[in-house]
This record gives sequence, C-alpha cells and structure tokens, in this order.
Amino acid sequence: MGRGKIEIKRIENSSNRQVTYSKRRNGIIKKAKEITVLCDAKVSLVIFGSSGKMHEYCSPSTTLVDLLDKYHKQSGKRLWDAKHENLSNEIDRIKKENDSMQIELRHLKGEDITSLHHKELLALEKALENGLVGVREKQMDYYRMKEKNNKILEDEGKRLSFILQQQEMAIEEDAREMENAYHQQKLREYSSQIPFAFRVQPIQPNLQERM
Amino acid sequence: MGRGKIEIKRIENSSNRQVTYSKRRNGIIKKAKEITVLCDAKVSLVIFGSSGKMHEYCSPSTTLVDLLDKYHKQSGKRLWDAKHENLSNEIDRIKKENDSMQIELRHLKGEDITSLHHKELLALEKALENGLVGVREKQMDYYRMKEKNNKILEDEGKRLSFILQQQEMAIEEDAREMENAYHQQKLREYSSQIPFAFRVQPIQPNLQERM
DNA sequence: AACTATTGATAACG
DNA sequence: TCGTTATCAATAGTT
Repeated sequence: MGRGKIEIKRIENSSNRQVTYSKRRNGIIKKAKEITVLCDAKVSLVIFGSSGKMHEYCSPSTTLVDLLDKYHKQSGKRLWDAKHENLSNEIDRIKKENDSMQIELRHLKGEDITSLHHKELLALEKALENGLVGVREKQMDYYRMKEKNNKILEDEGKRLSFILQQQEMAIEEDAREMENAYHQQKLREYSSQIPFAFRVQPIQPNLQERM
Repeated sequence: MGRGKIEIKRIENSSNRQVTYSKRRNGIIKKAKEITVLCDAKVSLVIFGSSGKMHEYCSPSTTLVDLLDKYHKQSGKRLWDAKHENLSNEIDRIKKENDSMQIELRHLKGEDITSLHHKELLALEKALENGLVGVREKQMDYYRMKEKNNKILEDEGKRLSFILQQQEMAIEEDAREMENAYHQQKLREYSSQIPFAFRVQPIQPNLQERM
C-alpha cells in the first residue's frame, strides 16, 4: 500500500527505516484503538524502536498489569515466577560475594582473625605489607612533588628578593644621583660667583658608578 | 476500507463484531510482524476479545518478560508486585555495597590508588598498619603458644625419660633382687645341707631398699 | 511534514 | 469460518 510494493524484510536505509517505523507504529496504534472500540477488545501493545525508545498502547478500562495477569492465567506461563527466581538467585550470588569480601576486609583490618591458621596469617601479613609498600610508594610521589614545589617556591622567592634588592639599589642610586646633580647645580651656581682657581674638583668624579 | 465506510464505535451486531474482531486481530498481528521485520522493532501485543479469549504476538529474538523488563525501566511504572520491587531494590543496594567494598579491597591491596589524595593515602596507610599490628599480635600468640607447647613437650619428655630411667633402674634392681633371691635360695638350699654355724650372714641385709 | 499513486486491509456479502 | 470483491485506509516514494 504505497507507491510501490515492498518486500517484508529489513529496510537497510536507516532514515527510511526510521520514517517507516514512525508511520507504521502510528498505524498499528490506531488499529489497536479501533479494534478496542469496535469489538470490545482489550489490547496491550508495547513497541520498542531500534533506537530503544518505547511506545505503548493499552485499552482504556484496563491496565497492562491487569492484562498480564489475565495473560498468565490463560497461557499458564509463569512470567513472574521465572523473573522472581532469577532475582532471588542473583541476590544469593551477590550476597555470598559480599560476605566473602566483608570477611576479607575484616581480616585485612586485623579483625576476626582469631580463627585463622598460621599459614593464613602469613598470607595476610604479606598482603598487608604489599599494600603498605604500594601506598607508601604513592605517598613518596606526593612528598617528592611537594619537595619539588618547595624548591620552585624557594627559587622564586630568591629571584624575587634579588629583583627587589636590585630595585632598591637602583632607587638609592637614583636618589644619590639626583642629590649629586643638585649639589653640582648649586656648585655651578656658586662657582659662577667665585674665581675659577678656587673651584674644587672631585677626586673621583665617577664614584657613584662603582657603587 | 471495505464495501462501505464505518464509524469507529462499538459494533452492536454480535456476529458482525466477532467477524470484524477476528479479521482486524489478524490484521494487527500481521502489521506487528511486518514492523518487526521492516524496522528492527520489538513488539509485544496481547489482545483479549470480548469472549475473553487471548491472542498474543511477541517479536522473535525477544520475550515478553524481556520487553516488560524494558518497559518497567523506561516507563518507571511498577508492573511487578511489591516483592519484585523489593528484590530489585535489594539487588541494587547490595551491588553498590559490593562495588564500594571491592574498591576498598583494591585500595588495601595497593591497587588503583593513583587517584587517591594525600589524606586518603594517610588513612589507608594507618589502616594497613593497624591491620599489620593485629595480625602480628595474633602471630605472636601463635609463636607464644608454640613456645609454650615446646616447653610442655620438653617437660613431658623430661618427665618421661625420668620415669623411663626409674623403670630401668627398678627393672635392674628387680633383676638384682631376683638374682639375690635366687642366690639366697640356693644358699638356703645349700645351707640346709650344712651346719648352721657355717652360714654367712649378709653385712647389710636391707641394702636394696637404700638404692 | 505534506502529497499522492499505489498497495493493503477489510466490510459486506455469499 | 472461509472466499470474494468493492471500497476505503495505510503508506512508500516523492516533493
């Protein structure tokens, strides 16, 4: 029923498949509704698309649980019992696993070891020692990293204090230079008023450059 | 889709309704099969006619229980009774417990500790040390017991060897006594044949009692 | 998503 | 229930 007949086999083109799925799903649900109304039927319809998304229809005036109840009365198939048994078995399995792990944990913590034999105690001791070795190795990583960090911080501190010192010296020097310049200016002003022969020359004119 | 259009409302004529039900039921099941094949869908379809008779379709490659399980997960609706719910919850709970214990165990064994922080490592180390202390105490018990056992065995050995010695001596003495008695008997026998005045009296008649 | 040519489903009937 | 068939409904391919 379309532009062409199609074979009933998987539609390989993904988007075509998706479109067809959507159309046909609506079609089926519509038909389910119709048969419900026309014929007094009770219908439960659950559809999962390949994407995993679910759609459902259930006739009004009933519920899925209700229908499944009837289902399992009529078919004789014990849907729930099988499920129930599976769950119970799994619980048993996991609980056992749980218990043995709990015991192992206790033993590793030094609890409930009264009943252990000497060989078991030796194995336990070895396991604990191995664990300690691993943990301490890891801690050494941490300490090494911390030490490295400290070194870096220390170096940075040294660098900064060095720069600071340099700057302080530069400022000091500037100040001295300015003072010097001021004095020379004063001197010039003054010396212009006295004869040249009386002027005093500095013994070390570039003294500040060596400081 | 028929010789005439019909309204979607309950078909009052019982036999018509029955016929229509039968035809449409087959139609829906056919469509369910088709969408299953064409679109990779999983379909569960349960239909009860007004007579109460049930028909079902379930996609191959899956089961009703399976689909209902998925339904339960996706819709969140509780299909299962309280018992199932409880079991499921318990499984979840135990599984979580399991996982955390597994992680703890691994950590105690020094595995998977890369992601741990320093504080956690310290706690782990402490736990391991405590465990070791406990285990070693227990082992000391063992060694002490062994030592005590040794002492007991040693004492017992001494005691036994003393008794043995005593017995040997007693036997020796007996032998000597018997020999003595034999000699005395011989002597008596002999002396009965000679006059009394010639008989020799022992200097220490009770010598054996002092040995 | 809408359209439509075509197939598929089915109501009425035998 | 089954087959037939005229008719309507669903939908595949197209826009």
